[in-house]
Amino acid sequence: MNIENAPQHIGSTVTIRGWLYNLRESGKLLFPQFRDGSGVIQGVVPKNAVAPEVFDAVKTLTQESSVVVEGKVRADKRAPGGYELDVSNVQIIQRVPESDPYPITPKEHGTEFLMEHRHLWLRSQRQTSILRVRAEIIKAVRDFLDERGFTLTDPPIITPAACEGTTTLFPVDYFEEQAYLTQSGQLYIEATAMALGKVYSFGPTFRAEKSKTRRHLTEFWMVEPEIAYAQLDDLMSLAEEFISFVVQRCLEHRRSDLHTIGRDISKLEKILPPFPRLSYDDAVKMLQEAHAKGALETKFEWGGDLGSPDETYLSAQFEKPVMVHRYPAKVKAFYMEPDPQRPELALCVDVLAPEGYGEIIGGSQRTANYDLLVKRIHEHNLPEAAFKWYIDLRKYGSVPHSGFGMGIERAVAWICGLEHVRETIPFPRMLYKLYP
RNA sequence: UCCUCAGUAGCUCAAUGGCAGAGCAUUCGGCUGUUAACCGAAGGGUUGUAGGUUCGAGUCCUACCUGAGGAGCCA
Repeated sequence: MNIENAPQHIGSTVTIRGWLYNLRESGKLLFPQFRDGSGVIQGVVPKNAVAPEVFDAVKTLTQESSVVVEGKVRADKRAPGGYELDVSNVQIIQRVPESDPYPITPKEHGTEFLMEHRHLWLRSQRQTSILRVRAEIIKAVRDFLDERGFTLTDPPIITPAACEGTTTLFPVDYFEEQAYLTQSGQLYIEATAMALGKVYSFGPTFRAEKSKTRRHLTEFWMVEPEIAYAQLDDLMSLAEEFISFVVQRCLEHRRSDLHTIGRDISKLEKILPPFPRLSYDDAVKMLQEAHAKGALETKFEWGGDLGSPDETYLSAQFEKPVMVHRYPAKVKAFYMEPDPQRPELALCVDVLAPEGYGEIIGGSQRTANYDLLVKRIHEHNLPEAAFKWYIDLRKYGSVPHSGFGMGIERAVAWICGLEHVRETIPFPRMLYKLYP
């Protein structure tokens, strides 16, 4: 039996294969708590109701010792979780010695200690709940796109050149050639979108940025849909439906895990289309008014990219994710299509998650015109030769097309209500953090 | 790369420049409904490293190391 299915086994004798989570005792009555990866259940061991060797085995059991337990399931209001196991037999698979006890006790620990023991920290209830929500988010992302006719096309992870030129890359020695770990699959899925129409990539990306904040990992997972013939408005509609679907799926399937994590579920229930759309111009006005009121330290001037405090302020003004669109072209990447009404603006959108979580999606309509794309590559001082194949896409049946990228870890952090992205992935890779 | 803060028992933290302490964990004892159980006892320390000031430094000063938060950049 899996512990999560205990309600279906009331009255029957079951076997649980797991670990000792905690042990409380009250004289000749023991309350071991067992976990098996699906949940935690409290056992009851009265001295006069079991064989003496079973009682002694449980009494001297140490935290995280692996055990196979037999017992009868019973509903009991006094038990945490509402169900109890009347233990009849215990088989100890491996006993953790007292001389070297399990380091993570049920009391508080600091982040440094927990990060050093990440391989063990993962066993805690909060961490297992987060990982289940992460898995649900990934499944929801893929279900949403698969059900709408998108084809998963995997871009390469080892790439010859920068996709965006601005961020730092991890170098790889590729036989005699210099190569890099991918920082985005976007350019490649533009090619597969021209082949298949609606495509997406899902995989790890790598950025050697020296960012030391609660929002950054050097290795993170990204989902990137790319759609031929889609324009910016189509992309924004897709983004709001996509995010809403993922959030509602988590509420449907992982509500108890969100509860364990301590998430305010009422805030997630409001995440339904439509999302507010805010032009860059209007965002600048809001930020300048905030500065005048003293809510922001620095006065934002039109033309710059939004800083982290600016994004935090804007996103905190809305209960739903806010879609900020049409930034000045010169602060954005070379491949973005200019707004035909105002060529100084790019047809792009950033989706800022509420509650101050900041950017979770960045996307744009891509430049479809051959001459303009070549001009932009030169303006950004990028090597034209490296982008020859990419420019080719504008020679053979070029069409308007758009796509966005969503960082999985930032989405998990927001949906779970976490302080830091380091808890959203089993083994986070951060600046100067490579172990375990 | 820059700014701010922190580093004391296995863990979480106290200690006015003047005897290095508590809770949890561990060990031993007690308790038949515990809820991070509780009660009693024991063991456990090169105060991050190196220098300096001082009669005296965990505490003040300098440098370095490690960690945390933030900026820039980004998802």
